[in-house]
Amino acid sequence: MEKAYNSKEVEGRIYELWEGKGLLNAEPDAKKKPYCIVIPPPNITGILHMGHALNNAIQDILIRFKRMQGDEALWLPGTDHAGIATQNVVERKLAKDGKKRHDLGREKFVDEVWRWQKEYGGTIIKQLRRLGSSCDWRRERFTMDEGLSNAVVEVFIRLHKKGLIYRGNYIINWCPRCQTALSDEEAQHKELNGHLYYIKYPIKDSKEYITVATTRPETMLGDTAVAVNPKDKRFKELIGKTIILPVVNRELKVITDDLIDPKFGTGIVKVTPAHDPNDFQMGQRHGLESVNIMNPDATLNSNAGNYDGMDRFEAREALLEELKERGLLLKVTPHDYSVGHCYRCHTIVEPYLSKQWFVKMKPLAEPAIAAVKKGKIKFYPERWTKVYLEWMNNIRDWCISRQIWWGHRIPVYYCPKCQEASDGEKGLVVARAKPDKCPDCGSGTLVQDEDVLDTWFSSWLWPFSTFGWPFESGSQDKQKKDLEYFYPTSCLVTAQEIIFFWVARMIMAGLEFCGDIPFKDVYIHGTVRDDTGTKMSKSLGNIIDPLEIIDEFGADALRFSIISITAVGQDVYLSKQKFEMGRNFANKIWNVSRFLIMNMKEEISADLCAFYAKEKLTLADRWILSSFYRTLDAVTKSLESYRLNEAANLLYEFIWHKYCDWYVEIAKSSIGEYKTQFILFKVLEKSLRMLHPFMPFVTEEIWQKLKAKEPIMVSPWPHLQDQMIDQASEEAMERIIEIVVAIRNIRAEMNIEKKQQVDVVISTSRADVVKLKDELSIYSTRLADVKSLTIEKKAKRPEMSASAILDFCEIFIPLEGVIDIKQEKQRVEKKAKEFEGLLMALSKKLKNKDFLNKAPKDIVDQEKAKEKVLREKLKKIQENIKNLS
RNA sequence: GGGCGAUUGGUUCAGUUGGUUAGAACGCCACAUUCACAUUGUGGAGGUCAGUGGUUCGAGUCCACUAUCGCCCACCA
Repeated sequence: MEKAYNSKEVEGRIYELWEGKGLLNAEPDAKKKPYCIVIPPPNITGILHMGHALNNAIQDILIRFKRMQGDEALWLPGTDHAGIATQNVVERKLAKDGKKRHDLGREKFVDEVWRWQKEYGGTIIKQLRRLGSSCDWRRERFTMDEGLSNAVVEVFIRLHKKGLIYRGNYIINWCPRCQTALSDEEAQHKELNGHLYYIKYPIKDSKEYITVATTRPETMLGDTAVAVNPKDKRFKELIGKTIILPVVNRELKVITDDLIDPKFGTGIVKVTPAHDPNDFQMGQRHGLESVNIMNPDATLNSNAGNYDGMDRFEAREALLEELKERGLLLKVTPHDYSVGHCYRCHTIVEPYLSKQWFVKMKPLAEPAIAAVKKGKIKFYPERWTKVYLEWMNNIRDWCISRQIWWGHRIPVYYCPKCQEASDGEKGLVVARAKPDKCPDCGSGTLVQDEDVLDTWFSSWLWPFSTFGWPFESGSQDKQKKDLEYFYPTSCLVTAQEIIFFWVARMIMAGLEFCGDIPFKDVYIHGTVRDDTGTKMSKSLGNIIDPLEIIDEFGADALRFSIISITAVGQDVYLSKQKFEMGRNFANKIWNVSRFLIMNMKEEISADLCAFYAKEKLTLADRWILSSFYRTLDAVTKSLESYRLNEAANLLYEFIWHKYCDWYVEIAKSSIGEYKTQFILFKVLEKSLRMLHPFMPFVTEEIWQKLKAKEPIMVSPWPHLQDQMIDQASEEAMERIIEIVVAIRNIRAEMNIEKKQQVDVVISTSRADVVKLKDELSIYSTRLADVKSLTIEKKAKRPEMSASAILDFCEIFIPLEGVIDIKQEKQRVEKKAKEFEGLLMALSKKLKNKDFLNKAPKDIVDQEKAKEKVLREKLKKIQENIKNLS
């Protein structure tokens, strides 16, 4: 074995071993409990970043843990076609050759995207393997696969039949760069430092004018009314008058609407039904005309008169200039407002009137709200429940049509003639395939809707579409059985950013189409940030590349480090340096295993429980076993409640600071004996199993060297053995550790060289401590370079000795001639001061009558006992000081 | 405008239902290398738990307010 753990040499080989043996695969097994996680499908455009690393490390830990616990654990992988994002990437690629997608035409462009998908779409999936992800790769799915596309169509048809899908003209969020509609969730609001422009609108047949305030002055070109609050007395006179829209000279009515806040701006609002959602609603209520002044690329159109062809922001400046010249711009004040930005390209989106497809969400939301309220689905951390419910209670209809080419084509066919004749009412067929004829006019040539569906319209079906849903009734399909076995899935692990996009919608879809929740638990983890707290993103260049970290520190180090520093649901602040911890830990385990392998004389196969019952074990043996089982219990509980960082830290503490630091050091004095090797081996072997979900590679590699049987990956999670939890041994061992540390402390502070062994005298009043003499003698020789050890009740203090006072004993190291009296006196006096301070606080507490009367008796007793011990310690320490002078 | 999270030694963070002398990792200081591991070992220094007020016998922990930072939602023309 190499002296240091070499992750590079190990990881690829071990992953092949798992995959080669088919250990990653899961199949329904009636004898086992199902456990299933469907991966949040990464975008095919994605490359692995730390967010993925965290997300997948969590999933893999849960899957491996459950697999070892004996569940049939399926982790189902796949990717998302990411409509807009992928189309953008391929368009950018084309642009390098000076081409646009329209140059290729729809069919060729989509072919091009498929080619891109085949070449690069699997990148992230390959990278997931490097993390050690134990997915069942046979089941890998892609949202544009035939089966999943079929599910999309099925769902569209079902919802349409139910009246939950409709088409209509509404204000939607329009990205002028991507040239498509977006859902409300896809428009990300950001605060901008803008201005409020006060513009004068003349009153017809009068010298007077009114003033409106707006943040987007260019939209005035589409104004078709002005509005005031009906209760606003200031403008009573105004009602019924006609206003002249400057620049375009359109006549505007004055309407009244409750929506208007009299306190904002001037209390008079310009109404632009085609470019503002509120104004659109007012337009509907008051039968106003909608004047669209914009082209899809956000340049103004012919309705904008002289501004035709100008970009929206240029037009804003130019129009303001014109207004200023005409003396109609009254004033400009700074005004912060929030504006939607495209979540894919960050362009400012435009509220835009267009004909789109929508899903009516309220009826779908109701059961999904109930499922969470009833506790059928639980969020971890719990606080997300409120966020979810808040959104669901205020849910709005979902705009699902996208004016792009890459995605699931909307399964709707039109008869152009009938459509035109009926204003869109007739000549529309929702169908799996193109019908031969128009059902309304009976003539041929139907055309399919040009649009595709929102990417999330396939994502929300992911927990069951990946299993081949829908099935024909009575189907005996294997996939149907898989779905029945694994659905509802067990846990969804994801980031907070997509609770609305994805989690909420999956719950609605699961209940609607499968009649059951899609998952029982939702574990929401934090966002990965750099060490200054900025979200990691490629454009900011503050990325820590997980693959680089794997190359440098190893996948286990990456996993363990990121998990142990990630408190449940909190954001993670990462720096490269933090991965050293995981690497060092892997190396520690590697070396302690190497030590054992080097010393083991024979193979160990006997059962620990039998051995425990039969053999006479040392105190250290009983202690390490007891500690192990306590740790096992705590780690199991932590994992079951998603406190992964806690589990990781428990393992670190046990393996490094109990097993390696103490047990192995003690065991060295009897390393030749079978009994010692047996316990060393058993504890290590079980610890490796417990650690395996966190550090799969190093534990598997050691396991293969330790015992040649089945891989650790499919070995059972250790069973708790209550009979080995041994409180007395743990306490006794703690006493010994305290004594050893105290001796080491004296040695270090008195600068006693390691070579120089010392005699130790321990005085105690406790019989149980005296009984530890044999163990103490053996252990302290190795652990604290003690030559001889005396331990007695009321042992006599040797002359000229350094001392330490513990709760239960006094320790003396006679150092006649070696000891620097002054130094020792200083050292002890410092201690005395510390004790005095503590004692003062305690005494005060115990003099407090309220405390004595009101606090529970056991607490009072505890404090009294503490005070007594402290008082004795102080007395002894003062005696020691006196003795030194 | 509403909501959520954070504020604990130099740094990054734990601290589950209020009761131990508030823990860890990294960093720092000192010492140690024929010992499985210098990706190591041993010892040590370092904190009025953001502030104010309250509840309580007792508050890092519960409540209120304040401050700073961050995030999410919202029809702020």
